[in-house]
Amino acid sequence: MLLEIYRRLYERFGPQHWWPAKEGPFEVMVGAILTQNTNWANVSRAIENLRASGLLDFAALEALPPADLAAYIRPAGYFRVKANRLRNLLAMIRERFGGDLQQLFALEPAVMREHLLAVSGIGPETADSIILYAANKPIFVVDAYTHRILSRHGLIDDEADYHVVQELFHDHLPADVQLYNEYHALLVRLGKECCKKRNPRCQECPLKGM
DNA sequence: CACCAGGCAAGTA
DNA sequence: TACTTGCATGGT
Repeated sequence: MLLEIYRRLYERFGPQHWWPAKEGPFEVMVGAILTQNTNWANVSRAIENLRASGLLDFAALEALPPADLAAYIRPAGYFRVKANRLRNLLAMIRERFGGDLQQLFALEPAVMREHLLAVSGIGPETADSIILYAANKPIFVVDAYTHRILSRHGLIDDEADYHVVQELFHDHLPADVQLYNEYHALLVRLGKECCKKRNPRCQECPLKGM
């Protein structure tokens, strides 16, 4: 079932090229926090601000005063909150891994997840986004779109929590990074394009009849 | 004008 | 434990 859904989404929308990571995993990790409850166009502006000043780099970002960081990421919204969250993450990586991102990314996904969740400002979705899109480990990312699409099509209960939904994917799909990457991106695409909040019955839904 | 966007933590009872 | 509220910009 889940593979069939993927097949239909891919056929309809094609590859989504999520997080090509111009600047590498560090940029992806930053983006994962900036995109919390925010559209990507705004996040993209914030990231370009950082890039333009050569701040997409662990040491450079760490050395930046919090108020300055907030100013750079302003377009992403919640900028004071997110500046703190980014700093919390950098502090964890500094304290636990000597500031070496690769040490964090080399851990088993479950262990990496615990370290990330211990950071104030990183919840399940942000942690999993970092693990999948920055560290390239097969963890499925569940977001608001995933939840809405699956519940609307009767595959999960409306109140199903994050872990239950994630297990559904882990149990019924091969643990493949590229598959998880593309699948999550396709679900977001479907949610924007068709399975919207105010559009309970999309006529041209690629999942029609499932 | 209202509503939405690739959440999360802190406050309240 | 179970709700509610704050955080904020920019597009539709």
